Amino acid sequence: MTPRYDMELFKLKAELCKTFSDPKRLLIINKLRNCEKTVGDLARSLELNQSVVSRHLAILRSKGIVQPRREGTCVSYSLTDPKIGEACDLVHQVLLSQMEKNKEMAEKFI
Amino acid sequence: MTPRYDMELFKLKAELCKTFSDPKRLLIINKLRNCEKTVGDLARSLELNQSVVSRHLAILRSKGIVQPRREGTCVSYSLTDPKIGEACDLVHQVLLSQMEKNKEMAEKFI
DNA sequence: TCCGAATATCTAGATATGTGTATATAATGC
DNA sequence: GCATTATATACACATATCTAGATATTCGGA
Repeated sequence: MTPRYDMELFKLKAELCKTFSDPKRLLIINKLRNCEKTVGDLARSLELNQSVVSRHLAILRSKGIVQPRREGTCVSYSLTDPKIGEACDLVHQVLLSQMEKNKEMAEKFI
Repeated sequence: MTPRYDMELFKLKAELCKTFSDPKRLLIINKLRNCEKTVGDLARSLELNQSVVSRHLAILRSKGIVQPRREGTCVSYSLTDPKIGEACDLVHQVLLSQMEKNKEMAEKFI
């Protein structure tokens, strides 16, 4: 009872979620929330290898999450849509809600 | 400039996202939005192997996304929080927004 | 055109994830 | 206790993902 087109839609959604399922990518997105940053800026401020940052940016770029802007030898990245920042906020909320729930659960057994 | 506790928080967020990054898990969550379902129900309606459904439910259970309720030999699962359904809606919206953007982008080159 | 700086990509290896098959566990009725 | 049904898990294998390090590419300036 699950037509193939349904499965295809859910595959797309899953892929989108997968894009957000790496802590370093989330850190990068967080850094880009207010202003664009160069690859080097990100690597330095997050204390990550340059190739790691570049690779994650490539993944985010391929999914349309960030966009590059070249300026000389530097490439600055920014979020393509403020909604992405909001989505991260929701993840934050759900996480808090879960932690709260776990806390309640824990208290039940004290 | 990224304290360890920050990294830990983002790891948790990433894990939460990872939980939603499998199409079959999203299908299962979708099925559970309105009413609880047994493992067998899900396997039949989604045309998935029983062990596959059971394993995905175990993952969702371990992350506090679904909760089991035993009734005889059957185990019915339901979402622990309606917010989870809403989160899926947001994923849907972001996906649509992305598709819209891709469409605009495509039109620019026609 | 050659050099250096910034970024992107390639490679190999470690780890993680998802699957089907088979088996284990749990609950029920006899 | 035994058989049956429903669910959970173990195992083996294939595939995907992430990383560091090396190399390639791109750009601006001498």
